[in-house]
Amino acid sequence: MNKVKTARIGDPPARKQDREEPGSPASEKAAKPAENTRPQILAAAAEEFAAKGLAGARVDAIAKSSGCNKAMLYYFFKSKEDLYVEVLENIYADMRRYERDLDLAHLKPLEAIRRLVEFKFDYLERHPLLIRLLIGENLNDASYLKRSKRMRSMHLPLVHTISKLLEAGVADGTMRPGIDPVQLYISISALSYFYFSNAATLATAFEHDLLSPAAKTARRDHAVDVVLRYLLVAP
Amino acid sequence: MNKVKTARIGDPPARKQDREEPGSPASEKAAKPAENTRPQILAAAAEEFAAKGLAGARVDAIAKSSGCNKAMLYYFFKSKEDLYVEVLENIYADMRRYERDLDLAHLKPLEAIRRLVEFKFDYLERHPLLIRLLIGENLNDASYLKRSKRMRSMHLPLVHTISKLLEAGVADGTMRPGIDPVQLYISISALSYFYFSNAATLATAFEHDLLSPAAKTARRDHAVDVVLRYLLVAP
Amino acid sequence: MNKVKTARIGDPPARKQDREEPGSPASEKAAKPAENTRPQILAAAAEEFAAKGLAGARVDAIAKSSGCNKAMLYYFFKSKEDLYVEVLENIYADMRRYERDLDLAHLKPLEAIRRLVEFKFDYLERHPLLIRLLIGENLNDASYLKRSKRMRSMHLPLVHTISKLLEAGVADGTMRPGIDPVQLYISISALSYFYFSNAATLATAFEHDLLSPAAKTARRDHAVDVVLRYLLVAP
Amino acid sequence: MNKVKTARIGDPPARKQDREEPGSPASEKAAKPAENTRPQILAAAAEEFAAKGLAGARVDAIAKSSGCNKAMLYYFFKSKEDLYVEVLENIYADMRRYERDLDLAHLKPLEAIRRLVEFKFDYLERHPLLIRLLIGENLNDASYLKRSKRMRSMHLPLVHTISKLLEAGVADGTMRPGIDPVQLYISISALSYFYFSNAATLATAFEHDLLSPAAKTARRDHAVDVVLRYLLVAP
DNA sequence: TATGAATGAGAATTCATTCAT
DNA sequence: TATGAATGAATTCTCATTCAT
Repeated sequence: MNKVKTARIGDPPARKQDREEPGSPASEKAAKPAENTRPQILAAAAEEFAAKGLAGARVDAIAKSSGCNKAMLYYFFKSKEDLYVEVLENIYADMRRYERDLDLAHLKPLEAIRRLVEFKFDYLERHPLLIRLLIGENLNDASYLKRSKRMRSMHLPLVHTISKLLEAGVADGTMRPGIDPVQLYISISALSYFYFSNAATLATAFEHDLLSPAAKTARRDHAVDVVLRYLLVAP
Repeated sequence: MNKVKTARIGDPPARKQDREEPGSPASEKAAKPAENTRPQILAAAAEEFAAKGLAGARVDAIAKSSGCNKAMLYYFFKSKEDLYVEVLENIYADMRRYERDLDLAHLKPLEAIRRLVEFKFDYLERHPLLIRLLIGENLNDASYLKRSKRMRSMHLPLVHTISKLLEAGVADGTMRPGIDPVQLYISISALSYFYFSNAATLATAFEHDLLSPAAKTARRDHAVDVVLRYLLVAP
Repeated sequence: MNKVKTARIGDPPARKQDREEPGSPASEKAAKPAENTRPQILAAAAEEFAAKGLAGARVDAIAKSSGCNKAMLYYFFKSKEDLYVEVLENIYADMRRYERDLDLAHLKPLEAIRRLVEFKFDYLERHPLLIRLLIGENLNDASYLKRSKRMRSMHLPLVHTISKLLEAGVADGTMRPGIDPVQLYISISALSYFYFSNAATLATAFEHDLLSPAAKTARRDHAVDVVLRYLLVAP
Repeated sequence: MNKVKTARIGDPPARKQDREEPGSPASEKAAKPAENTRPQILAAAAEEFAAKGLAGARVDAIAKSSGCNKAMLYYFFKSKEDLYVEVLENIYADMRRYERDLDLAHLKPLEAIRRLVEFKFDYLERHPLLIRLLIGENLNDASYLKRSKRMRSMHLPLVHTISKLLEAGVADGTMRPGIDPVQLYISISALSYFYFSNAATLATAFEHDLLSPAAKTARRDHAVDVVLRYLLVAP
């Protein structure tokens, strides 16, 4: 069961620019900055909501770290909750888009699943904000996610892909039949997500640093291993 | 790979009694009112902190639902945070005690691991407060857990047990060698924990109810399956 | 030892204006409401802290009497204590400035000291808030005064002036040598300060009103008399 | 003007005994301790009120430092204020008794006044609680002192003594005529009291320690000097 | 758009006092 | 007398939101 070093994917979160570039082309007395304010607020809000959750986040803190003032925040967003929902939607939509665009069709089934596990791990590793927002949203019983229209049926395309891969794997004799694609998808997520989401509490139990590069590599390999062995035809 | 219906373990959290039971055997003059107040506050606090997290929890709500005065809360506990830590410690210590008392030594290695996975699933299923407190505490970067002296080296005994089981399994020819017990422990936890911790967000993706008895049974079986197949000698 | 009626100095503390003067020259739209709020809070706080001390003062009372919202108080000042310190600093700095600006150099030494005693008495008489804040701060062991950077070496310039006057008095033969300027400064303060600071308890002992104009004049003359006689060449 | 080393007077404040002397005669299950509780509370209360003033004092703190519980405090005293008044009355009455018992009649007038100044200084030095209670009470506008029946006309006997001494001094040619005994009494108090009451704020201005033995001796001598020079026949 | 100031409804915590035993 | 528990009314401070300019 040899490991393939897959290119790690995931777009880095856009970061707020430093304001006040004296010689910038944004001349004529702040003609442009308006265009940046909204994204800056969103970026700052993502950090704050990820760090503290909805209840723990402070509008003041978001305003300050976004480099603008609170009133602007209410100019662009109706309320703290609305801002939260937009942050959530954006980061969630990114993940959806990413999952939808995964091109696994040209790979052999087993290899495709391996890639999927690796991609999942890598994506979560690269998007700590996503993890923390999901932690927070689960504490909220997903009430804001449920409320949003933009994010219906997120995982389904991927589950469909998995179904097809399982069928193909059975067909080419590399995988056992009878595997539930939803359970598999949940397990693939679980094996990576839990590692990052509960890194803090796990760290209190296991002394060694779970987030060192070596530890992460080991975990990634393990996750792949667990999933692939689950699929192989029985011994 | 047949399923064994294991007795589900885990003591339900003691719940606050309604006060003022007129015909109670506690005879005249309410025999020691003080003895109950502290536990009642703890129970109410566990519910509130589990429901809302530390930041979202309201001291007022805890006082009211514990049936006592807000000031009592500060009489027994120094602050909201201290109360939170004590709740966390208690529920965490319960889990530790439970894990420590798991008696797997008399079982065959493979059977022992199966039991362990089942126990883990069952315990989490029976202790939704624990799950939610852990969700919240991971949002807090486990800062309160870290601060507590009472909960050093929680999981380690279990990891040690797993090590022994892996060795025994290799010895009796049922398991493959080279498995990392810490990774295994994390995966066992992940496969069950994630299912409950992220039930809310998963539910937005998959229509069918994840928490129906049938769904839970299916998940439990799946988790056992994933783990045991990971251990078996290679195909 | 004839008495000179010195002009009484000391600027009365600026008092909060009543808000909403309909026909004010501040024309349409209340020309910069913000500019007044902070000073108004400081003025109200000075009254409250002077009346009750730090511990006895009520933030609510300050907010109400300043005519603004309680939250404004925390908008401009970090805490009740910080507000207290700023009040203290302002009133203390006023006194320092006043002492520094006393121009005694052009007077003959004995006359200069007389003026100094009179000025001291008059200043304390005109600044009951100062007295009460000092009473309170001494009850606090001056802990807030010590904490403030703004008020290092307050009295020292005046002590230096006194030294010079004593030297000049010895030189022109009107004063005896060997007088400690610090002791003298403390005594000058004591003779006036105590009269005002302990007026309340003294009044329980001596029936007649200590704060009537006649009583104050008598006390002022007495203080001058005590100090000057202390300086004169021995009988 | 030579200094006489007068014996320093003033009874040390009675201090709370350590509780729980195992082999104490207070056998038969706490038969005696009752006798001590009340004074212990008073002693603890004196410390607390002196340290923090009425508003800043905490009933909890008094109970704890008195070694008993809050309910006892309310058993012996009706309220925090009543306890405060009793503390005040006791310490005030001590001073009154002390002043009344000063035997100056057998001394020559000038010597008697010197003794009086020294006694005053020494008494205040030895009774820091008295000073602090007076500071606090002046912050309260002496409202509790006024309310108390026990402490009418406290200073008057001493003023009467001073009058007699002034008359005698004029008669024997050592003192000038025309001195107001009330002003003199206030000045004698002021010169010592202010030094102790404002030691904290003065210390922020003058670096050197005002409460070192040397500094206190110097101040005491100075106070005597100021008063006596005021009385002597003019140069 | 942008901003500093303003606001009212809460939220945590404190505190003098009383109760039950 | 003595005590631990209980209480309600403050009290300080916070926070999301809005206003005026």
